[in-house]
Amino acid sequence: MARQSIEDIRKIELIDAALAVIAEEGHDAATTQKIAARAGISAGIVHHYFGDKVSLLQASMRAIRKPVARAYIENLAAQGLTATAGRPALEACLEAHLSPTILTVRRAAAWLQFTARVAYVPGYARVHALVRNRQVAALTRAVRPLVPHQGDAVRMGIRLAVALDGYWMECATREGGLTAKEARLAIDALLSDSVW
Amino acid sequence: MARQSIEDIRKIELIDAALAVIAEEGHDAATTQKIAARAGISAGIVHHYFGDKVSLLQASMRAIRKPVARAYIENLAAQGLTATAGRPALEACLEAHLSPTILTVRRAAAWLQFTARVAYVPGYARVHALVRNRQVAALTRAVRPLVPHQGDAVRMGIRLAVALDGYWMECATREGGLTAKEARLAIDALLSDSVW
DNA sequence: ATTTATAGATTGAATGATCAATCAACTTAT
DNA sequence: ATAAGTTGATTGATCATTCAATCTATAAAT
Repeated sequence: MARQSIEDIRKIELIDAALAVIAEEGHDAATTQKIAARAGISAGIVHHYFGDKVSLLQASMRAIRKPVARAYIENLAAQGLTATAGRPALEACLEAHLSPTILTVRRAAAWLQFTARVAYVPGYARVHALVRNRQVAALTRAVRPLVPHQGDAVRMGIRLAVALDGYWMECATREGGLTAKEARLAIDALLSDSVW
Repeated sequence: MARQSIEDIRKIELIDAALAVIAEEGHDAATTQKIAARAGISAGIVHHYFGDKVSLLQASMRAIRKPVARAYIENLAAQGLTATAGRPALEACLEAHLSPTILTVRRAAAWLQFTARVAYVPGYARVHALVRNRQVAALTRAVRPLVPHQGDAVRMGIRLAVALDGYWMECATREGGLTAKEARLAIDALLSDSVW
């Protein structure tokens, strides 16, 4: 690992603090003052390194989803897979979204804060669209060999993405009310071939 | 219909204006000034009739869900049903949540604004919990005769509620990207008996 | 080795804008 | 004449952002 510059360290500290404050008190309460205080530094630093508040929060959005992408890759590697199509790849992708180490209340709560503002903050919309497109693409690719018609793959990819979003939101609003196992069962039902 | 008092009229005007502003510009931008201006009245009226801002917005939350409950009842009546259990009742409930006249971008967008703040605004949490409990109860009741074991009914009720929430959120964040028909297909897949 | 120069890092007060809520004054209807 | 409805200025608080000033670390120069 390359030595981190002060700038990299401060940015990470601010991102961590931003996510903590947003998850605990909500996006509305996440002022630059509060975020900086949480990170143990002055409020001016936010603008020194990020320029403005939205840029910090865009970086925070990416930080939320990074572990999902990493888990997907790790899950593939753990199975010795190189292919990103087929059942095992789909399994790896779903697990990356629902594993209890990834889908935490904190992460889900913070992500919901941003998702709700996508229609009103262009900066959030850009990051959200990027994440969503990659997610649907991965699911569609994985599912393609499993469905009879080409068009079905995209529809199923979106369907799975919506279901995953639903469980992320559920996790954010009802702590402990739902197990990862039940989420997996519900999503497996979606994959039931009775509807093709 | 009983004659409406001025108070009732003003309250409805403010609720409509609040939902319009929230859906169009987001909850953060929905100031009392802006809401009152949208309703064509003074800002002071909000506090005269609702006491504070949160109370107005709680009433707005209930107004969002009212048409869903009404549609459910109407759908039951249209089929000449009195029973709220079984396939036809389930059909009536799902349709009430997904019909294009009910699930509009505007309604879904406003609902998402409130849902995202449930963990941080106690007043919102109360209304949200009430709505959610009724929703899960209706789904569970409808599904009970269709599942082999008692416990499965509640699990399936929650599963359906999560799926419906997912499609409401999808509707709020991706206009036109998803048809009601596709949503119904996905939810029908959830009901596939292959998983019981 | 010590001093000096320079750039980067950090602070916190100041600015200007915005907000919910209050309230005294005014208008309308009964 | 009384009550209900309505207004909009005011208050006190909070916010993102700016900025001048201070601090720190590294490297060049002596």
